[in-house]
Amino acid sequence: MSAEELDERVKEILSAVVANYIRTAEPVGSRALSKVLEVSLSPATIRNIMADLSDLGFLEQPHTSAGRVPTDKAYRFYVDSMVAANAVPRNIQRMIDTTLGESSQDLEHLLANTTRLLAGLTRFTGIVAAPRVARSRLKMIEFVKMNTRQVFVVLITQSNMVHNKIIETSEELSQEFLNNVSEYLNAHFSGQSLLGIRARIMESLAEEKERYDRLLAQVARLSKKAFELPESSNVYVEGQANIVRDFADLDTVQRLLRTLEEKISIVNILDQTVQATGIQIFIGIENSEEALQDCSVIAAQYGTENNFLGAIGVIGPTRMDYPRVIPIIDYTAKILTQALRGPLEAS
Amino acid sequence: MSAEELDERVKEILSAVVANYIRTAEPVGSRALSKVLEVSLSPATIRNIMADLSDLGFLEQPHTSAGRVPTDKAYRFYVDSMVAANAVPRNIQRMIDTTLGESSQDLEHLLANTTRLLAGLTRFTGIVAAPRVARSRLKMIEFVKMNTRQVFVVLITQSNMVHNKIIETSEELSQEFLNNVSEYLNAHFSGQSLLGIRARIMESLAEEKERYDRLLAQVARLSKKAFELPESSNVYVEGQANIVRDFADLDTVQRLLRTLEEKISIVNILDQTVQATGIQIFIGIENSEEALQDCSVIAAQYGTENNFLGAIGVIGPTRMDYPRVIPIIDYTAKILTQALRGPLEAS
DNA sequence: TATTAGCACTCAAGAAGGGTGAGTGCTAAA
DNA sequence: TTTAGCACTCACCCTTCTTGAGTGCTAATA
Repeated sequence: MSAEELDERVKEILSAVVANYIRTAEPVGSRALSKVLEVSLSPATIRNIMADLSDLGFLEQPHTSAGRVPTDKAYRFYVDSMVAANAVPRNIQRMIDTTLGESSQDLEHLLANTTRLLAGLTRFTGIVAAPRVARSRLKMIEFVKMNTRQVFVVLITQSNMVHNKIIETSEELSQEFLNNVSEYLNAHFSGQSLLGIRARIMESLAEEKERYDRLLAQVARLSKKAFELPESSNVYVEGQANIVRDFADLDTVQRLLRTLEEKISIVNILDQTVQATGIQIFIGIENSEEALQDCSVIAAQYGTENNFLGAIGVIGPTRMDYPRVIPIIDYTAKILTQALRGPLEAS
Repeated sequence: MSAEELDERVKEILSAVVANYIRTAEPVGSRALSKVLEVSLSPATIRNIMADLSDLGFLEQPHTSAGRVPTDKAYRFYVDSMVAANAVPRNIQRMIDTTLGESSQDLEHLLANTTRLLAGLTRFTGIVAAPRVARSRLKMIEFVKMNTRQVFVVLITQSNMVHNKIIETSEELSQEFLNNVSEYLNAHFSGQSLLGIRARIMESLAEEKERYDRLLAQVARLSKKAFELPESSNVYVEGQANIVRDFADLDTVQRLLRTLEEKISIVNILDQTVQATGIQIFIGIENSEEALQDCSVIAAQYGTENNFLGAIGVIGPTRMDYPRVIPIIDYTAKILTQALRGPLEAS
């Protein structure tokens, strides 16, 4: 039996149990509930209904004589039945607006501040995945000669991510030559996705091999190295101390902290949000990452629909104030998208 | 009475207590000690000596009928009386060598890997402060026109730190003009400290104001913006999960995690190492940072004596295996210095 | 005089027992 | 279908008792 087929009154009780547990973190008993509930029902009736909900897998008892605790399934019902997203309080909106507005110049600071903001507002652990370099679009590339055998390359994406590295060359190249290469690449490839550009270059590299024009080959080789970019992206994490508060079990805390230190697994978590647009919620066992199966992850992507950049989110206990947290993530993602569109359109 | 004036036998007992406590994490009793000790003394004698050591503030009793626990003062004695630094085991040396060797291309990765390495080898929390941009020396600066009013500036320091930002200009500048500026700055200032350069530019800016040469004023303004660099430096932290293992008190764990999240306080911690060359050890209350007064910090700087770059270290409980950890930090700092000198001399 | 043996004392930690209260399931009455 | 009543369960808290590791002090010993 799925949640939809439940009787209206049963639903109301289930919601009340979840809401109560989120607030108090204590198992919810029938008597306490009968006081809180809109419709007046005796504890006995509520007990009967709660027994049914236990049978259906929505509630659990820590032990026989304790109240009931929601299961992941109950949270899922609760979240799905939230009528409309709560509005974000005005003052919190302002905090988000100003924090993201101030630092929009520099992507790194912008994302770091966003992470801190999420952690501060929700009191959980904030995570932000930076845009993947390889997947974003070229704004500008520039080569600078450092010394006889080294060339410094700077690559700026349309979301103002700066990527740079030093390339070793097999022979000395003049700055003039490098300028020509830059100019050529900018003229032909700006606005295109870096992945696409790399593919194009590999093609022409194959062609060049046959014709063997020494100069063109050099250009292709240089470009190839310049566009060899890391697949994985940077990750920001903030508010890990909150985990200690939210989880009593020390083993769980350690496992979570270790997972958060492995940036790669966070990227995986946030990558799930690529699937669908809008806010994504993973409750308990719905998380594929094993260490997170006692947690809920609320995430949203930023960037426009046809230009997905990265994702933001929070990690907290399944017993999380969803009606408060979800709108915050949602709104922050929107403002972050705007902040990134700003400088992008200016160019 | 300072530690030096102690009787030889008393010192031996004190060392044994500390070593035992480091190993077992249990208060050390007189009987257990009499079994471990080289010279054979009865528990009663040892009790007398331990009582003296308690009076002198080297040992403490959690409660009357428990064994003794070393105070910060005892750890300080223990560390100071460590004859010579233990050698780093061969296999660990190799791990350090290869880890730092592989990633020496890119400073960011190099430092991130160093942090992870420290955390992994010591099983404590590893911290690394990146070189301060403002305090390092210029290798190369380059201006690139982005669009009518924006100029992108890349600045590379001699330790291969790359710093970049976007500058808004009051009027449109040609790429040719920008090239000239780059060339001028590189020719005149390369090798000098960024702080010094900034000071020089401010001076000339003041002079220029009187003469009011429009072009020169533009150059000065541009350079001024280019050399406005962040005073604080990046910090890498890894292995925070280990704190949960090492400290039983949840409040302490939370306070520590929060302190580690405030990058600025870590910079302060590591800044203390600037004072003296070589390894620095702060035990318990010796730490100025309040949250760290239950911890020991072992740190060392990297970079050459006349070109101090940054610092590395670990944070752990005062009950830390000093003879094992200290040499690891020492050796890692040395290898890191080498790894940074490599590409520096190549240029 | 320094060391040791002996002894009474202390106290954390763990086990055992009992009371309390919040909660349950079941049954029978409304 | 709902409710009242009742017996039952069990975590939690409090107290009490025991155990054992460890101490300080004193007197005997080398």
